[in-house]
Amino acid sequence: MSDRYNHKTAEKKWQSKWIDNEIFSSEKNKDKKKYYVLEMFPYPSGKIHMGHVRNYTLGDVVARYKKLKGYNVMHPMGWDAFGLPAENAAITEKKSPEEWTYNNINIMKGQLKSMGFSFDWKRELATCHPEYYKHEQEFFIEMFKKGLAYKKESEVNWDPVDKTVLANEQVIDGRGWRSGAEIEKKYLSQWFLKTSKYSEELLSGLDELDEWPEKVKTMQKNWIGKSFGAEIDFTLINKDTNEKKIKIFTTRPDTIYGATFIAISAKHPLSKELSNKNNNIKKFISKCEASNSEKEKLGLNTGLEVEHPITKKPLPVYIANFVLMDYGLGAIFGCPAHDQRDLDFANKFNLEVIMVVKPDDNSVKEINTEAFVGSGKIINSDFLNGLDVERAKIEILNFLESKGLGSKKTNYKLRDWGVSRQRYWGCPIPILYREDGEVVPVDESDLPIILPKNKKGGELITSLKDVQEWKTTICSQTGLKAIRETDTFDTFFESSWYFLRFCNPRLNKAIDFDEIKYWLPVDQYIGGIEHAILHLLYSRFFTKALRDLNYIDVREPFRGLFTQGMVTHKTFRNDKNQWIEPGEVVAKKDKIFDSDGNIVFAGSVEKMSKSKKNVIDPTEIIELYGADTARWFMLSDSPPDRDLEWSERGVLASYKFLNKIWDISNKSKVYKSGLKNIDRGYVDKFEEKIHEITLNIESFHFNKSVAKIYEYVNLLSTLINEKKLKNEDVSVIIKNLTIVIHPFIPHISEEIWNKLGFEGFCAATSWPVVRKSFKKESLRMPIQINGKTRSLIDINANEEEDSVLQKAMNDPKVIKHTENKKVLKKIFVKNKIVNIVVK
RNA sequence: GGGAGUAUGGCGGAACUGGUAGACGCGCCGGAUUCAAAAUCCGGUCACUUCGGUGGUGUGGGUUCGACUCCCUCUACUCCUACCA
Repeated sequence: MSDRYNHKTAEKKWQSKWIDNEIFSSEKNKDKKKYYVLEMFPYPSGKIHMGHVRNYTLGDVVARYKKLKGYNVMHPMGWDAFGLPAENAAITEKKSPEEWTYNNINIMKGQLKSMGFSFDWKRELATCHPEYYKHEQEFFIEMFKKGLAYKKESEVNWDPVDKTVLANEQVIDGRGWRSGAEIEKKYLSQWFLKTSKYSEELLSGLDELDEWPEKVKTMQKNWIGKSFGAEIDFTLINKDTNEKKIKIFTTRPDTIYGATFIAISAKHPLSKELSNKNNNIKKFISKCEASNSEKEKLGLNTGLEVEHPITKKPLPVYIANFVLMDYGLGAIFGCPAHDQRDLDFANKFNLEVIMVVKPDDNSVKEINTEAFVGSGKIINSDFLNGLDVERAKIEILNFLESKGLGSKKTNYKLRDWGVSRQRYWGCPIPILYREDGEVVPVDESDLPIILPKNKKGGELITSLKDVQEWKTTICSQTGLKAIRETDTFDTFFESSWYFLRFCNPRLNKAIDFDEIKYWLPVDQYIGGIEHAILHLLYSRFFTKALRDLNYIDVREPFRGLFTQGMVTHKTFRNDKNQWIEPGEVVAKKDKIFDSDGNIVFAGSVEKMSKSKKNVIDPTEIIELYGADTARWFMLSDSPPDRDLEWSERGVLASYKFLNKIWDISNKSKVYKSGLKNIDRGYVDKFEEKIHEITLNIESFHFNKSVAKIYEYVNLLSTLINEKKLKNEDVSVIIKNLTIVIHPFIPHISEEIWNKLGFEGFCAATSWPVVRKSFKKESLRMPIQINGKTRSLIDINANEEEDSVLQKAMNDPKVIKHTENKKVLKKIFVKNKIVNIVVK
């Protein structure tokens, strides 16, 4: 009897052998079919969590499988290394963000290696490295020159106690996370990228992404938010303002006869103009800007009036907090009868409500507190009367355009991307503020602009603003004095092009055009659904922008996208309602207790999180059971796109299965068949299973592949015990098994491969080739009576209707259910089913 | 408020374009092995049943020879998004 499988030695051994033999380095040969597998790179927080393990295990199955299928595979890994936690750690742990980050990278790299992922570590990159971020400074300058980057006033979260700008995630319930002070809105001039210029292309491009989940495409579609409507001018009656008219945007021009007021945003130019003349208005505007209770409708009558463009009736002009400056034109006409917000507003300020759409079923006769937003026929609207809503929209638009009162307009919700962050640990924005007042990009020959390092023992840098010697400089073009931009990029900037950089991460230029032409698009991108909108949209935008700057020739970065579910675990609480770690929980009889013997209650299943104390550390699992066990568990049972509940029992089951495979591979060496009559059909059964395993890998149903592998092993085990296979067949069956388990549990597979004396590496062999259709000579056909299965009969494959029906009607069970009844109909579907309808 | 999704045994989940519902795994029950246990192996496991059957995929209905699958209704849960005119 051979010894037990030792995961500790085997896993370490194969991990280093794969690296030493460069098994996972992609080939230079550009004639070979490529496959680019990418998982979303991690933030180097210090240790990997189960979410990473799941994400990278899924990617590793794809990468190893595609390699076995003969593709030239690229499977890189890197670090999304700029970001806030490093700055927080700098304060709490007194380490510089740089030191902290690189130290974490080191630790996590070791953890990832211990999982045996097939990453090509030679392509590793960290976005906080100047050799990475210097290139995005160049991109930014090119974008600036092309008019894709610009500056405008924008709101930030200001912590008045810490005197710092906070990121959105640092604001909890309107208060600063550290100081607890109430956060104020403050306006700063910040950098933006013109994502809105690409709204239409980002939207229409979704149509070609047929390997993306519909869910994600819908989310992006809603985010881009295309809507059709009209811009209509309302002329001011009082002429003493600079603005002579108010232009509004609406998607319901058909309701224009129901307009009873105009509302403009507090940030509308007219509001600003008025606030300079009128103190009340000024006060009201600051009230709007300060208020966080956003549901309450605030409004102020400006005293101005506009003329209704058709009826010429005067309408009051309000400043209202619910009108957004960022969307449309920052001004609307209020039609209270057919818009709930307008109605709430009108009721509060006693404005007129005119119903102009009547539902066809007359279910709504008057409007009180509920606006009617459905479809119907237009009323009270002169020449529009009697038309349905859609028709009326067209008629009124034609009318307004012919009179020069308005025009058709397509609008998008998508806004420009604000990339400025008032932080230290990020990529410096390469802009100079010159003493002559000019704002100019840094000359490209002066790049990179490197972050100033924290000096040992010196004060920690928390903002570039404080580093005098860094920010004061000379403009190399003019010799004038200048101050550097002290904001850094949003970290989504780095992750928007790392998939391009992987194609040649050490190149001195930003982009290797030819390598990218070969490798892009990413064939399979895998990550969490939480990035469905921002990261994926920014990456798509970046790809299009870089294409327009002639860096690359790629339209869409990610051909296939897969979003995996979360890793969850049961939670526990004690009678004081405190969370208890699962490791501390002990079951006694039907009750559970903590380690001190206090009673514990099982809570709901939740995403693993520190605050709920239901986190399982992957490194402990690897230590105890090995990486393969963790991988196998991750892939069993739960479909990859659904949540996976971590369970100790499941882990043990995986562990058991590995040992079973080990044992069966040992048996094969001593297997001797004594049987003379060997059924060759058994071999077919194994090939059929391989075929199913393959299909399920291709369609990302790894849980089903796992189930089929169990069936394969169970069948093999049974036939070996019953000595029903030929010796040479057993050898092939086990060889194939070793290969098909390889993408899932590569270490044990490689160990078995080696032990059985097969050539080279299992990781580098080829996937078994099997027939795609399996002809059966006979099959068991269900016979239904009135749609209920009553009997099963054996028939030949492709047996014709007459003969099958004859067999069916002679079947005792069928006779029993049909005698004394009238046969109305016989349904026959070849090789599938017979259904006899009786009465 | 808007949008998307999910619902199948004690549990996780299978069921290809409508054709034997519950594959596979966990758990549980019984047995073998053992001085005993662990491990391992074998058998059973949707419910009810008068052992002939009957019912059963969140609810109620429809289409069909036949529905987990298609259509409509309602319910519950999850996620995203939100004053987007």
